[in-house]
Parts: sequence; C-alpha cells; structure tokens
Amino acid sequence: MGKSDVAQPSRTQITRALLTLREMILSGAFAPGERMVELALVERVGVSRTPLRLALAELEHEGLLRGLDGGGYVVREFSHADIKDAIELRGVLEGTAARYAAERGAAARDLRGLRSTNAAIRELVHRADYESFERYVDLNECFHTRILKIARSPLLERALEGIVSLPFAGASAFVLAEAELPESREILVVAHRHHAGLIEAIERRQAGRAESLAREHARIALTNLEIFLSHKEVLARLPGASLIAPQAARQPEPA
Amino acid sequence: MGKSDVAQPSRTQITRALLTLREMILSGAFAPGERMVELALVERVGVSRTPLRLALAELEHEGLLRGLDGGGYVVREFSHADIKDAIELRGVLEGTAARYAAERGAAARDLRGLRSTNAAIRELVHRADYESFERYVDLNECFHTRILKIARSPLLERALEGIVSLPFAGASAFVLAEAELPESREILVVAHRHHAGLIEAIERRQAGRAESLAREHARIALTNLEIFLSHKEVLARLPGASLIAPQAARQPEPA
DNA sequence: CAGCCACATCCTGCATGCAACAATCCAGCC
DNA sequence: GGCTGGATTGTTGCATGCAGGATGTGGCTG
Repeated sequence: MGKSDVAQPSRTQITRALLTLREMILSGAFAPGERMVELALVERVGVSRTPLRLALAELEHEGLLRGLDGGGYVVREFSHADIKDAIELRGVLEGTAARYAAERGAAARDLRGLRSTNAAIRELVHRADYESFERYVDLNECFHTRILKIARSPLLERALEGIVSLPFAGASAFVLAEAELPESREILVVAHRHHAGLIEAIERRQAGRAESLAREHARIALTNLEIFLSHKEVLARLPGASLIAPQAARQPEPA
Repeated sequence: MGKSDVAQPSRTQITRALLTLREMILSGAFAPGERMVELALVERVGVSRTPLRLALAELEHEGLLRGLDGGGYVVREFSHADIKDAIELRGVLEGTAARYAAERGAAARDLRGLRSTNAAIRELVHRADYESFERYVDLNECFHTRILKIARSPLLERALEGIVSLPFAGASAFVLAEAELPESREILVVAHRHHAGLIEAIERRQAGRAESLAREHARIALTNLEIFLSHKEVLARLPGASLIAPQAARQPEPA
C-alpha cells in the first residue's frame, strides 16, 4: 500500500526478477533445498544474470533462500517451529509497536482512523462470502499498519518488515482461507475484540496492556496454524505451502 | 564466532568491499548524506563495480546506507531518537531471548557457561586499564551471545543481528570508552548484577523476570549514551560518531 | 573390490563495455 | 531579466565474456 512498486511491475529488471522469483518460490515451482542455478533462471525469468543475482541476494535477506558456503543459493525449508517462532516474534514486535503508541501517545485523528477501520472490520466478521474475506484481509493489514505508524519508530518498521516477509508470518496469512474452514470463523470475533482493546489501551496510555494484548492477538495465528495443519488439503492452496517441512521424523520439542 | 570471515579478510571481493566500506563509513570517511558514487569507490576500495554494488546493497540492509529513488546510495544520518530506538529495540529482542531461554529451559552446561563468563566479568569490573576493558567487551559480547544461543530461535538471532549491526546499538557500544569516563564506571557493577539476575531467572524458569531484566539491562546503554553526549570530545573517538546528527535546531521532516 | 587421483564439467565470481536516465548548465527567446 | 528548451556530462542499470573453483565421475592402482 505504502510502496508503489506493484503499479510498475517491471520498472527495473531487479524488481521484475524479484517479483517473479518470489512468486515462483511461493507457488512451489522449486522444491525446498533445490539449488537456484543462475543460468537456468535467466531463461525462466527473462532477465540477465546481473539483476538476477541482486534479486537472489534480496530473497536471501527475506529468508526465502539460503546461501551456500561455496556460493549459490538453495530454497529454504521451514519447520513448524520456524513458523511458530515467526508468529511469536511478530507478536513481540507488534506488542512493542502498541506499547510505543500508548507511551508516545496517538493523535485524535489516528485514533479515529483505527476506530473506523475496526468498525469496517466488524461489518465483515459475520459475512461468509469470499469477497468479504478479501476485504477483511485488506482492512486487517490496514489496522496493523496504522498502529505501526502511530508507534513512530522507523527501526521497528524495518524489523517487522523482515518478519512479515516470511511466509505464514504475516498478520493475515491464515485469514483468507478461513472462509473455507467454518470452525475458525469465531476467531474473527476474538480478533475484532482484540483490536477494540488495543484502541482503548492506546487511548488511555495503558502501555503494558497494549503490549500484552498485541502479543496475544498475534497468537491467534498460532491457533489458525494448528487448524490448518490438520486440514492439509486446504493448506496446500496457500502460497508457500510447499516450503513447509513435513513433521515426520522431526524430533518433536513441546514448548 | 560462528562465522569465519574475519580470518580471511578478502576471501571474496564482496566481503573485501564490504569490510572496507563499513570501516570507511564508520571512521567518518564520508559525510552523512554524501552520495556513494560507484566509480569513485572503485578506486578507493580496489574492486570492480559488480562486487562493490553487492556490498552497497548489503550496507543498505545493515542500515548504514540509504537507497535513493533515482538509484544510488547516500550515507545515512542517525538522530538521537534513532539510537535510542535501536537500544530499546535491542532490549526488547534480548528480553525475548531471555524469556525463551527461561521458558524452553537451559542445559546445565549452558548455565555453567553463563556463570563462568560472568565470573570472569566480575574480575574485571574494578580494573581500570584499557586492556581490561577490551577483555570486558569480549566477555560481554560472549555473555549476550550465549543467552541468544540458549534461546534456540534462529529467527530471533537474525532479527537481533539486524539491530546490533547499527552503530551504537550493540551491547558493548559504549563500554570501551568508559575507561576514560570514571563517572560511568559503577555502571559496570550494575551490569554484572543484571547478568547474575538473568542467570538466576533462566535457571528458575522465571520467564517474565528474565525478559524485563534483559530489557532493563539494555537500557544501561541509554544511560551511557546520555553520558557520552555530554562529553563530545570522547564521543568523537567512537566509530560512527560522524553519523550522528547534531541535535541543534534541525528541521525534522517526517516522511 | 575399494580407494585415490586426475580429468572434465558445471557454476559462480568478477570485470568491463554499452545504453538509458537524471541532473545540470548554458544559451536563446519571450 | 526570467524562463524554457536543449545539449552535455555524469551516474547507474544491464548484459556478456572470461577465469577460477567446486563437484562429480571415470579409470587406474593397490
């Protein structure tokens, strides 16, 4: 939303390569651990090696690729623990954002913006059609972005960007497909309640409350994750699903 | 420690350029806002444009450079607010690491390692010579790294790396020159006490205590920052000092 | 039959040349 | 005199050629 790079999909070859590669990886075009051979990608992406390499380096920073010692990159694989960690860490950072917002104070118009966004969300909570869910995702992102802006910490924004760029770590990662899993529908009611509490906490300068509430809010995604992992046929339709490591012979480490 | 890139300073041209440029920037070879012209850097660094550009992109990720819309990079300038934010955010992340360590449990040998490191620190707290301070910095870094390892969260490590790579955000950023400012000497006693409390909290699985203690521990750097800002003649000798914006009547222009 | 060495192949790291874009400066015109 | 247009210069974006290194394979030998 803030960035205007989607409007110009190929203003530069680097972004073209970046968008194409990210799309390909998340859609499962490569198996986890598969090596990203530059010359092979030149054909499939349509750019030269120079911008392509820049894009690969960028994707390594985003966490989708992993650099090899001898050079080159492979597609990363994400364990369940990785995803849980990412969600928890997002909660920590968004909690910090909420705390900053409460401590540093929010302008009246900022609070109004939060309220109007959350009011729009309330209208959609009980809708069941797909279009409403798409709209919900937008509004949800908007709400989280608003709080982040109110926190007024560029560094925090950067750190959070680095987390939500990971698959399944975003605030709305699992929301979209909830349209198909009615058992998780009531979660939206809880989320709306969390938002309302956050607004109130920020308005009343209750920093501790705001922080812990935002953390708990992020943990909603953990619940959603569990639900999804027991419905693999739906999970497979989410972007990046192919990057999740099978839970099989992995040593289970209960928290 | 884990990475062995310092042993081979120029194993690849990219790292050579990266190390050289970082050194040059932190030593004040460029003024904040100055444009980093590639061709000019080719001479001064001694590598070609291709690896140099990779290094520039890396430095932008580290936060030392800022990318321009039309292309190219400029040296970033850090306000006091930026530094305070970085320190506070480091506290949040190290607090999370301490909490993880307490929640997930530390092995006996990990606790022993923490204790021995902190015991070594205790020996140095009242020493005043420069060599002792250098050793103190090493041990301090070691202690923080140990806790981070015990937390067992690769993602958290990455996030923290992204913060401490900023100038003045590291755990020992202001310690080294404390040798010259006796008024901040007793801070080391407090820091040692914090460490001891952290070990105890982790051992007793007191997650909340561990988190808030680590946060408070990071705020020591805030105190040190204030002290330094009132001793500009000492501050100037720290790497990266030239990147700090003067606090004067600067017109803040929020994006 | 197993281990080791040498060779061939593939891939990445790097350098350089070319082209397009942006900024700047100067000149001409209103 | 100010503004606008164009030209020139400087800088980045991109492509490709080349070389070094890692890897895998085959054959030879113990």
